Amino acid sequence: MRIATWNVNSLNVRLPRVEEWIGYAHPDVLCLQETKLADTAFPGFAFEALGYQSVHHGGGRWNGVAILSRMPISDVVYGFCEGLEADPDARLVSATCGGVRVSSVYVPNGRSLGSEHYAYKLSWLDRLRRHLEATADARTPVAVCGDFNVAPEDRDVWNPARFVGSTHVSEPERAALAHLQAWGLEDAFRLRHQEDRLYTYWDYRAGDFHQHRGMRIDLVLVSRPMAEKVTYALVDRFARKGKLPSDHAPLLVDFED
DNA sequence: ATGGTCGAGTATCGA
Repeated sequence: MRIATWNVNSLNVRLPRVEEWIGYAHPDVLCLQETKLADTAFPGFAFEALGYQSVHHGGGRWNGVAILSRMPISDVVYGFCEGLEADPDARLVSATCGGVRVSSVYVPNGRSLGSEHYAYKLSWLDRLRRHLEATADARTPVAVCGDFNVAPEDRDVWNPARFVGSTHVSEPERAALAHLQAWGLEDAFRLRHQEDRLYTYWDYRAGDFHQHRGMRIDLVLVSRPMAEKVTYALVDRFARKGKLPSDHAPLLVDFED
C-alpha cells in the first residue's frame, strides 16, 4: 500500500498538478491539506474519474482537508470526535481505507510564540492525541498524515540558528508532537532516511527552494504494525518545481501488504 | 537593503 500526503495550498489552483501527480505516483491513499475549498466546491468527480473515492472537510477560503482512496472509504469523522471541544477550522478528517485508520491533518501554524494562535496550536495537538485515544481500535493500524507545522528536530530545518525564537521549532511544539508520537506513532520517513537537508516545504519567497532552504514539517506517522512494514519513503521534489507548484512537496510511503 | 511570493479576494491578510 502506498500512502501519500500533500499540502496543496489551494486545490482550485493545484488540481492539474494533483491529477498529474496521481498519474505517475499512483498512491493508494492520498491525504490533502489546505484545499481552501467549501465541501460543495470539492472536485470529487475529478478524483472519481481517476479511480478514487474521496472525502473532504472544508469551509472555504482557508484550511480544508481531504482523503482520497482507491479502496472503499468508511467510518468518516469530520474534525475531532464527540466529547472533544469542536474546532472552528476544518483541519482534520479521518476515515478507514483498506483496513487502515487514516487521518488527514492540518495543524495550525501558530504565527508567533506566545500568541493566541500559538496556544491554539499547542492545544490542537493535544486534542489530536485525545482524538486518537478515543477513536482508535486496537486491531486497526493507524496512519496520521499531514502538515504538522512542526519540524521534529534541528536537522529538519535548513538553518537552526535562523529559527531561534520562531514557531515550528520551539520546545513546547516539539514536546506536543513527541507526546502525540508517544501514543504509539513512528515517523515513517525517518525509518528510511537519516540524512539532514531533506525537506517537504520551502517558502515561495527569495528562491528558498533553489537555495535548499526548507523545513521537514509534513509527516506520515504510523502505528507499530505499520512501522514494521515500511519499505520505501520519498519526498517528491519534482512536484515542487515547474508550473504553479505548491510550496509543499508530496511525501509518499510504501508498506508491504 | 532584513525583503524577496503566493493565494485568498479586491484591501490586505495569512503562510
